Amino acid sequence: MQLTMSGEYALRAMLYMCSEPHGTVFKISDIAQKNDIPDSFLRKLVQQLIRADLLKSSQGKGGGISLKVEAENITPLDIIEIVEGKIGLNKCLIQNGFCNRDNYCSIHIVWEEAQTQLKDKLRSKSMKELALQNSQNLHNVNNLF
Amino acid sequence: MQLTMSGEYALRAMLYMCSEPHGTVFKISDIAQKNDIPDSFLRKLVQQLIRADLLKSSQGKGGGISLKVEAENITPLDIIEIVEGKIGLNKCLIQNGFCNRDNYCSIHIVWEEAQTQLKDKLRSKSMKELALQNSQNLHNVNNLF
DNA sequence: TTAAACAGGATAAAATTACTCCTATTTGGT
DNA sequence: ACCAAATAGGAGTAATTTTATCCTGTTTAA
Repeated sequence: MQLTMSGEYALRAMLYMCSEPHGTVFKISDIAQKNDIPDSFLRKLVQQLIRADLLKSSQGKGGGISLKVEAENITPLDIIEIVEGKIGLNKCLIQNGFCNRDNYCSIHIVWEEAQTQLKDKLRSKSMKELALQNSQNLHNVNNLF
Repeated sequence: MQLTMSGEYALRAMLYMCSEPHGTVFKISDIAQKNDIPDSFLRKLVQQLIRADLLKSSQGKGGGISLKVEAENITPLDIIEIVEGKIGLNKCLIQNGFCNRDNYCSIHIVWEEAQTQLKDKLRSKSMKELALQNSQNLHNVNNLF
């Protein structure tokens, strides 16, 4: 019942990219280094984010990756579901027929509500908002010393 | 980001026990059979529930297991956390120092809120309530035919 | 032509999950 | 005393998932 490293890394990378103006081009190795993400692992995650049309890339010298969608229109939920698959708190919520109790199971409903609530929370703020808040927090922390 | 079979099985078993009057003694093999749970696996889960003082057991012929705590005072969250460990949606919420961004990370807060909300939902109904609702649902389903 | 960048497939190591098995130990009944 | 029925608990194992790494392309600017 926990975010995997894929989700963690993807969020870090995307938050980093969403902190810069739209259109900025990043090198994967740079993002990896600045966010403590294994380089080759991040490449795989980036591939998924590109296939999902959240990022775009250009190859060759001077190439790199950049946001395809505006940061205002990306949520943590989007990112997580791309690299980890759709959120499903309980198997019976995604695998139809997993459990023959679906019809009457009172716990099923609890999971359904919990999941709706979780997904709502994870899309309640855009990556842009989160990136802005992040730099503001960072600014405050630095000014303490 | 999903309940494991341990959690699933433990919930099934407990819901089954909470449907009967307090004090009822059950055989593990019976619970396993009636709820599609591998017998030897359930034994391990029961051991954990006993150590956590949710169940008690008596050995020997005529022995078995029974609720130690009243079903009104047990929540799904209790059960899940016993067999799966404390819920931690993100590593940084349980492993202090996992990520050096804690101070300022805006996503950390999202996870914190999401987790609080999830835990609240998972303890919003007692196993007694859920068991009652279950038998009522079952009754309705049967009466359709 | 070369060096810098991403693309993608295969594979491997580590961790976790989902079990099983075997040997106690306890207890009621004969 | 003995047996059968029940849980106790440790060890081990198979399957799956996670967390990567590596290697061989392909693209492109200079």
